Amino acid sequence: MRTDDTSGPAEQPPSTGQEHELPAVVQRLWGDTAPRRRGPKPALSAARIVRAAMELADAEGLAAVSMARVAEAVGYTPMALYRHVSGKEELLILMSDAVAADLPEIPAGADWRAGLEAWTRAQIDMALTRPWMLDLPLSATPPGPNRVRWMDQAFGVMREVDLPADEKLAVVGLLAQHVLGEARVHVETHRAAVHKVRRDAGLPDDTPESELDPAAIHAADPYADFEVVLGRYAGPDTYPHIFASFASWSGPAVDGPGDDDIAFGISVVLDGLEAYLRRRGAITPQSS
Amino acid sequence: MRTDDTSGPAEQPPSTGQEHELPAVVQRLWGDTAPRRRGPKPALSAARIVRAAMELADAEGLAAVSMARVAEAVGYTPMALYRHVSGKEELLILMSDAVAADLPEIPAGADWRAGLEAWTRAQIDMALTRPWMLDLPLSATPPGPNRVRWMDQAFGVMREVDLPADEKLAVVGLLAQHVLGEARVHVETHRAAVHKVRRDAGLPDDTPESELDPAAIHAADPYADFEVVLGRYAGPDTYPHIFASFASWSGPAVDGPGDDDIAFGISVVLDGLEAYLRRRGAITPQSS
DNA sequence: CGTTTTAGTGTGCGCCGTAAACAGTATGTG
DNA sequence: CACATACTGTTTACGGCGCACACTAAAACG
Repeated sequence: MRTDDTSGPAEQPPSTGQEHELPAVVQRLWGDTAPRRRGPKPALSAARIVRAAMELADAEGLAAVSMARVAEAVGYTPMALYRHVSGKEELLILMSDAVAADLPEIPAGADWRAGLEAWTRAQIDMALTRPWMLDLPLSATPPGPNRVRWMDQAFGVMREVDLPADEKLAVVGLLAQHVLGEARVHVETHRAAVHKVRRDAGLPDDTPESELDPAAIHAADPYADFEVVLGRYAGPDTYPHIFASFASWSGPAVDGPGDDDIAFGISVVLDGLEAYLRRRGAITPQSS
Repeated sequence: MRTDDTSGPAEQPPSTGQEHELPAVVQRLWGDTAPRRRGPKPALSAARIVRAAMELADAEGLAAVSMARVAEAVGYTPMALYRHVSGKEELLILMSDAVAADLPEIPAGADWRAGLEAWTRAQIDMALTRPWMLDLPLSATPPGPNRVRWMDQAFGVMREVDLPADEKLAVVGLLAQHVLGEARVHVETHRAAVHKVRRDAGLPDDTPESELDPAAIHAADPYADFEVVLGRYAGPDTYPHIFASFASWSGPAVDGPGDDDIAFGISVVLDGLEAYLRRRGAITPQSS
């Protein structure tokens, strides 16, 4: 994280045409690379490195993505990576944009609400397919071309919503935020279940999930743990309201929830957004 | 030691003391420690370790919390910590509960909506005060006494909402999820601003924020970066809808947003929840 | 051609989390 | 009382991490 090229005050020589030189990460993100003039042709490339890193993350999780492992995967020395990527942080940033390469298909005739729902679900699905996405420390991540494409798609869905650009941005931001939250809850619940199954089976913590009984994972209920813990350590005097609420509870409803907790969150947020849009006069009253 | 008791339903034999031994982390979380009978009195304690770790995180961020640094802070060898905490993971789990020690005050007369809003805001404020909270890898974290206290408070606020316990749990979960998302956005925006100021000033990346110009940080506008990047690399042909929306945009509204983006998210979610509660007949029509 | 720029390698440093063997101390029990 | 036992904190060491730095080899320019 040293690597700050300039010694002294960061002053760019005002030499060439483009003033203001964007940060190197941003340039790399947008494929803005100066053409090479001398030296051996590069055999490696940032794209290949990123692809290898993603395959590693898919297979073994983000923790397995170390510079050494990635280098091994592409068949080079660890230090070779640094010719194409400024460091691990940049590699992760490139991954976080590359993961958003595929745009979802959204039905052409969808109105704003159906469109945004499809958009949100697609993004949640993507996160569940590549859970390591949620482990990326995405702080201070500049926007890359793929993420912006998703944004553009959302703006397209809201084509007929009469709202200033910055408010549309806030709407998209809120949905994106919900996506991450929802996905995180699911992924973490799943991980907890896997963890528990491993523990119960007495297997080491690095046993890959593929060697575990899927049925057992599915059956591992985090709420049951919660109840056990409360039962052991707490009582109505310590947590009166929780106990009161659960005392008058007849058990889970007959219609199993299944994936519907995702639907719950989305519908609440969209209902809230609809109220907001109506209040702002951004949609016609009969819309949706 | 852990028979694989998958056979048979989860039935609690009404037998003697504790069967079923909860995981050590959970026991430690709830202060369930067997009394010591022999050996020297411990000079260290898990509580002291956790406190030191939190002070370190407050001062220098979660990345500064290493076993060595924490040990140094409490004045012991790194390995001494392992007598009180099973490893770093457990330390982080203890921190994540300890951080929720202080309950917010919620006005007594508040109805469900005002109450939940206060609850949510308090939690967002807490996260902004201790941003490292969001860096905790909270996967598979069992609930601790402090977090459950927050939950109980939320259940208390919803005292008069007529909803089954599991649905109330879903409501609390949705709000908690929103809290994390909202806080994360703010913290990351802030970090990006700090990062940018440091870069522009040519300072090394590990310069503490306290040595930076607060005004410059406040002025660093992430949206401006966004516009610059789009202006440089993209055009109406690549992202038609975004450009269309921003083309017919008159600039930010006069009434500055200030902290109101927090209000936006909360109001949307609460509006959505209100619609949900009404649909379920959980609140009286004139309520709120 | 020599010069210069670049791609990938080899070595090594300082940090990390933690396993294992150990010394010292308080509490059992005879 | 002495001794066994259980417990705390230390020492030492290991493998892994990200990455700085000095190097060799290769391609393109003058």
